[in-house]
Amino acid sequence: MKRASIKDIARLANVSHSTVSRALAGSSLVNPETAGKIRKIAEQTGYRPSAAARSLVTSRSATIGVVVTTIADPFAAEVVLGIEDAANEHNYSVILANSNALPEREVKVVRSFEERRVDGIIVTSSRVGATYAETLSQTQVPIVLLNNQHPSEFMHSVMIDNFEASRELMRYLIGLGHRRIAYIGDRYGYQSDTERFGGYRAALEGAGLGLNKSYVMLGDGKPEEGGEAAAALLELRPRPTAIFCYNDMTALGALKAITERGLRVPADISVAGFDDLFLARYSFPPLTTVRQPMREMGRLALETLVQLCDGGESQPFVQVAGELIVRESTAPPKEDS
Amino acid sequence: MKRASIKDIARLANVSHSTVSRALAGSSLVNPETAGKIRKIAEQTGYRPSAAARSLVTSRSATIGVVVTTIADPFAAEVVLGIEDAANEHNYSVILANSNALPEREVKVVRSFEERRVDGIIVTSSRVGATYAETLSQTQVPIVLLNNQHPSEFMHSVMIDNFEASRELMRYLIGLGHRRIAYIGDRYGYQSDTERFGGYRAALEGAGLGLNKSYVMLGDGKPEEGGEAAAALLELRPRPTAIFCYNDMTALGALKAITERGLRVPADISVAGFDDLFLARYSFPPLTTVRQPMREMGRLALETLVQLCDGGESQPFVQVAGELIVRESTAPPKEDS
DNA sequence: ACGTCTCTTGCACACGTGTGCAAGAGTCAG
DNA sequence: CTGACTCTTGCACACGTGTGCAAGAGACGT
Repeated sequence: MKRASIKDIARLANVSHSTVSRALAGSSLVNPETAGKIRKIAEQTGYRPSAAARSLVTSRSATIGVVVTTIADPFAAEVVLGIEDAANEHNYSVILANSNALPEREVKVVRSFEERRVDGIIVTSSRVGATYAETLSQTQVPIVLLNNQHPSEFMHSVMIDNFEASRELMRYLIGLGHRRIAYIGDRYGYQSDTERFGGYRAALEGAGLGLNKSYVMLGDGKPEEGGEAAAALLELRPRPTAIFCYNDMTALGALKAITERGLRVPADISVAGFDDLFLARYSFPPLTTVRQPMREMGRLALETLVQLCDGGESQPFVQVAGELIVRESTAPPKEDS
Repeated sequence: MKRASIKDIARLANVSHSTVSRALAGSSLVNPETAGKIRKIAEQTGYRPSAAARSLVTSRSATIGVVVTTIADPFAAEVVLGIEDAANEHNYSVILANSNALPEREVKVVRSFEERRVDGIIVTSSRVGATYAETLSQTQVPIVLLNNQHPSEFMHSVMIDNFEASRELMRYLIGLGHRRIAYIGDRYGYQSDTERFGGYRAALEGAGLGLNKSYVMLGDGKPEEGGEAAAALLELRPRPTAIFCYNDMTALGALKAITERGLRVPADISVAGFDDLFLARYSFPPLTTVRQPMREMGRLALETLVQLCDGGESQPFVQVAGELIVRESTAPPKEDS
């Protein structure tokens, strides 16, 4: 059996379909009594308005597209949760797409979003390469970037204050007495990495410590290479007394590599991360890190987007603050070092 | 500037809109030469067909709805990744919704899916309460449940063979020499928990060991309560020599609680989980667990769904096998115990 | 009685796409 | 030359909803 349409209800109520449309929309143009009758019939029939038909005439879909590199990344998942929660409150639906960092996949995603006439797009933690950015900009819907590289003038963005958060974490480490602090960054040159490295460097200089280039390593943001980088750092003499990792995943690998080599964290060497993923509380030892308010950032991105969709202007560059979370992976350096 | 429609292209090509429609659909009814011209114009205009208009007439949306309790759950995230990947191959889009286990949210989600005329629905790891199940069943689209409680006759489902996987893990522990094995389950009575407990019990009996009820604890599937349950188990005399946790999250909490109390895993006590979440490799020590092929299960659920959408019949009950993953959280029990 | 104003309703069109049917042009056999 | 057939195209309608406009009904003041 087919779904009931507005016409079926009209027939049952002995009115025209226009009246039904108005009644269900709560228009004041329709007699309260007939409106009540119509609503009752709609209820009984289990009527559901067709979003497609509606969007065809209103040219709004009440839908937003969200593209992430992969939803299996805990950071992306938390952000998407925040987005979807907020979208739900505004009666928007979210279409989720994984780009897997594949260019061909990215263009397919944008194409799909265009066909679906999404009202807006949120791009999370993508590198947004040159061609991708161009493709995106050609679509006429508002776009909000979240923690992306290269925020450009035509797109809005929500970001954490990487520089300041990074510097705060570094100050904490330096305050503990550390003088030889290593940094494991990201070789793909994300803007977030660049900024965090900037904070690292600024803090060192602020404390009168020079930048030792051999203490700077690059990984890929995942545990595996984080571990390899940490292992390499352990071979250096003098050995760094603390390692600041670009993100928690990298730190996770570092912790594992260090522990496997028989050293203890933080007794022999301190480790800090960035993100405060859920698992940071359950690593061994629990990880000192910088908390990014991921859900709130997702929510913020969506709020910005709906504001844009409603034709309103919005702050083009929203920045949120990180929060230093001290756990047990950091401590003052050993006496003898 | 508005998006180009099929009519705009028709005007530019001096043909009717029907011809354009056919040409772009690759129909053999249209002259190859004109088809080429039309396609070229469509390309230049950056034409994108309106999914809404199309779905209005074809009454198919090429869209599926996926509802999870929360995408922040790593299990759900992996499953959704598998679903979306497969959906992409079939040119379906996925609408993601978090129910947060709130009944009012669930009915809102289903309502939204109905309005969007999704072609099918996948429900992941939900309890699917009685009223929810009823609501779902009334919607006329095919539904596939993934690791859900109470798979019922009118819905298809994809599940892991919990019983067999659980028994295999238990046999492994027993084979190591363990005789006092505790179980931390889930107090909400998920079917998966019931089945895993069934495997636990069957393995004990198969080895001639009785079920010691004081060794069976209940948590909520999250680390916090897993830790509390483990702490309570440590107080028992004789103390269990191994703990089998309902899922990895619970095991994570158990590991933490045990380590904090100065005991070592696996030297003093063994711990095993279930799921093989990403973080199981990076816990301390790395966790012995049962791997669920989460992405494949997601993919399988989607394949089943599209088969159903295409009117074909499909196996109503798909079951996949788990795989025992032995890491470093399990070892033979201490000599003196 | 008449004009005006308010309240309520229906008509008709628009949105963008797909498709059955007919019709025109061209081809070919008889 | 005629009829049948193929190839290609356009007409017209359908899908389900929203909305400007007109029109009818009733109330009210003059």
